[in-house]
Amino acid sequence: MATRELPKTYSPADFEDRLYANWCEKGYFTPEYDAEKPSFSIVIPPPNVTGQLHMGHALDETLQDILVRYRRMQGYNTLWIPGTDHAGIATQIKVEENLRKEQGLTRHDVGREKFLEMVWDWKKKYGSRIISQLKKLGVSCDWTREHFTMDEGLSAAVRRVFVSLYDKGLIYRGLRITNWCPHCNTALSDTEVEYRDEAGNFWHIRYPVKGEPGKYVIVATTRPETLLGDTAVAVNPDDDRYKDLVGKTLILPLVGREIPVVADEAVLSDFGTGCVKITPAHDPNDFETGQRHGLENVFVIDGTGKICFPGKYFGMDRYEARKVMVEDLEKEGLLVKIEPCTHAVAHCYRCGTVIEPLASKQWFVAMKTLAEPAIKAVKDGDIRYVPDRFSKIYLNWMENIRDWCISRQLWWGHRIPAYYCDDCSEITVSESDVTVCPKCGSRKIRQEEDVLDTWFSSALWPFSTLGWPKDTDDIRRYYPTSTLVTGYDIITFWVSKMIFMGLEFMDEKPFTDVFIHGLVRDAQGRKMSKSLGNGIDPLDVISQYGADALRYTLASGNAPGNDMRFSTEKVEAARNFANKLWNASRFVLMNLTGEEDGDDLPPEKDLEAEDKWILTELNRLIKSVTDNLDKYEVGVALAEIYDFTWDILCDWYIELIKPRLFDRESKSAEVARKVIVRVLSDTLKLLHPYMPFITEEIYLSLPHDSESIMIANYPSYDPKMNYPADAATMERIITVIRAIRNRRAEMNVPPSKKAKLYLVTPYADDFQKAGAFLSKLASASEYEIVDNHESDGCVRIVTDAATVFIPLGELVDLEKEKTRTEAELARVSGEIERIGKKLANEGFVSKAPAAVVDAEREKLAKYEATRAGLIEALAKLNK
RNA sequence: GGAGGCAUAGCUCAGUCGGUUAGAGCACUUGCUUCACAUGCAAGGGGUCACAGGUUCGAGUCCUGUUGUCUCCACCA
Repeated sequence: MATRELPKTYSPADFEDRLYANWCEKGYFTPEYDAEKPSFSIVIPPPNVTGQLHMGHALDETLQDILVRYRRMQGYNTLWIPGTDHAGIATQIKVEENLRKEQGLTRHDVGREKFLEMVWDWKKKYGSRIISQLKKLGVSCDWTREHFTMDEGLSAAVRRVFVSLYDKGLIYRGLRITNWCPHCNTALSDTEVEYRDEAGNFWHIRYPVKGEPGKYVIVATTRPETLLGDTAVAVNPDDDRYKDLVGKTLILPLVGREIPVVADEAVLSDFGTGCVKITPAHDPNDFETGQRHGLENVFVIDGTGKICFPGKYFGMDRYEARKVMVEDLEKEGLLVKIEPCTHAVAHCYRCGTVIEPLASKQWFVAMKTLAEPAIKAVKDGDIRYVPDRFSKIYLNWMENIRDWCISRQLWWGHRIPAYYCDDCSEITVSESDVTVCPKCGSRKIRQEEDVLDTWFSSALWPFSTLGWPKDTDDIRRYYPTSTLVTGYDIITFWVSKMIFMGLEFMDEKPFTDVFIHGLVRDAQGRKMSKSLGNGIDPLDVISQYGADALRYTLASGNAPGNDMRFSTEKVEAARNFANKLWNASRFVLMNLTGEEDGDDLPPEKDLEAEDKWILTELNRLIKSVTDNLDKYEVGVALAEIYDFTWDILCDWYIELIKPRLFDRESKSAEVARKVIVRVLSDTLKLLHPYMPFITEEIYLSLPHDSESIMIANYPSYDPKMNYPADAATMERIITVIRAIRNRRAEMNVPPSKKAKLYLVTPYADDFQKAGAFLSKLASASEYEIVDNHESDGCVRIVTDAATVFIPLGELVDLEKEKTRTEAELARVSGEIERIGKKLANEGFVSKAPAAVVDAEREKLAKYEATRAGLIEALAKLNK
């Protein structure tokens, strides 16, 4: 087959885009379904439609692409569904900010319909950006099946699910305290809130007791502005200090409202003053206390964070009001003291604004019944977390789950399909639009203004992208999906929701394995963030070092689930590896004649020992890489490919066969060419899932059978391709070469100074043909196997397989030789003693696996052979 | 308050079922214009595997405790 020359320097920018375009054009990413074959499917965690690719995406997509390319080469029906998420809050905020900046308008100024048009325009403008960025990474997603969470089909799925859950009584509307973001102007779910410890104060405030002048109750609060909404003060029923107060009436400071003192178990006597002001409308605990005691909800802070309680403070920002009210309390002598404290403050995960707990009417998913099968699936091992420890995080969350607030006071998203009748107040929930009230026939119907939490639609992603609620081939072929790949930070947001939605609507888990990875941090271990400005743009890395180097960096040097630090040093190391592979391939190509075939091997009888050795090593590598990839040990598998490529293939095998190759016309050269083409070809295939571009570029240059490496067959372990005897021979030769190099370096003998070698060895057959190796790799001018040799004027190098004599005349320092030999003898004797003890231990010999015991015996034999050589050497030196 | 991770070479990290003399990359030292590659080749130095116990024939690996560190969940005004 024809071969093609590779350019002299590895320059990924010259071919990555071209190869990717070709793969797309050929349709390799779209599976051709074959019912005989197993399926492997993945849905991408959809990035925000208007987002930009960051390192977290790059890691996530790289891991998925490794799995997908691996399975595709193994012949699975492999489907990777890509797509994007509408990201309600994030996207709406961006468009609103843009609107404010460019036109000085708010969304309310332009109105819902117009605003939504603007968001869709924004989506059209930026929605393709993240997709094209993904493509730069080389991901092999099936772009013909790309989805968006607000596509028609996915929206239909959302409506179907909402209506179904509502009909089952699992979705309800109710007045609850919700996390309200005054900046985003919407409710948030519990998972969308981040707590941070902040310095604050406890304000101790006196509440006068009605009708008992001079008598007060002192409450401590971190949020004095909520005082306006207090409708009671609570104490613990068992608190003797306040027993006689219960049932009495207090006068609310600054307001003058009369509020009762109630007894409630939830109050801790030993915290604060033991008296708690109850603000049911603005605190989750107070809300519940309020319900228990039938207290009124007095709303004093509105959705923008301003005081909405009539009077002096009306219209003030909550923090301004706090300041003024504290001053006023002080003036009235009602402020007892200000005690500094740190407390956890809730912030919006999108904009960072301090959350205002607010009682409001929201839609909820009742979680208890949905959570049960979702817990069982993981407990039973039906769904498996990799690494397993993340199942604990999941279960802990699932088992303590609270109802999920799914309504958002946004415009961008799936509008809740609930309709209110203005005449009879009936609420109708329906998949199709409602224009007439089914109860009273009125046409005064309004659809719910709120939209659904973004995670509501992404929870359906594993089946909505396969066509559900329609009955499709894709669902039958690819559901449940095989593996979900995502970061641990998103387990509660997304993974858990997909699990219960999948079980509820498909009667089947959405995926079998959840492969969890960690965060990509900067070189100092800090989280990459926009505000810190320490983020590294994956696209910059790609343009400088190539996508393959980036992918290598992200896939290596890190165990599953652990965070990793990203540094350009690592990318450079990866690029150097690519460069090494590139140049090794160039060397191979320079030697080919056009007769070779990357998938074939010469007849076994023609193979030399080194050929059999590398084939044995290759075979071992194939098995190990396959085993590790099956276990999601992508980093371990990659390290093994790296070691094989650099050490075994480049540093040893290529060097070993150079003498053969340079005699181009020989039969031996022909065999070497055939072997190395096969070994290189298989190595490229093993590496392809990690580094798709360079492997394809080289593969296409080599003689190859498949029109692309990405659809070539993945190498598989071949039990016949094991030659332990030849492998042992080569190990002996390599050990001797290393020992000679070592000694020469120690003695500062330059490689240019060649010297004759005399070998005394019981493995004469092994070393008979090693002359070429020794002259090339151990600076031998001549070489002779002898029965014994006079050591005068020689250095003597002892290994377990041979003793080598090098006549280096005046360079030999007898004293140094003696010292060195004695040291080595001591070391070897120590090892012999250690192993001897081990083997003399009855417990070890009887209980350890036979293979382990045998290995120890073998080691002992080698050490003993070495010791014999050293003792002889010492005897000569002492003569 | 509850749960979990991490602690191994100067740095960043691997170390799979408990079984080689504990490894890699980077950094460091020495030598090398060896005809694929200086983004390279060869050789080398560098470890109390946080600490203390325990289990075992055998522990970096399993168990208990301690210390340090990071994270998640919950949250009491």
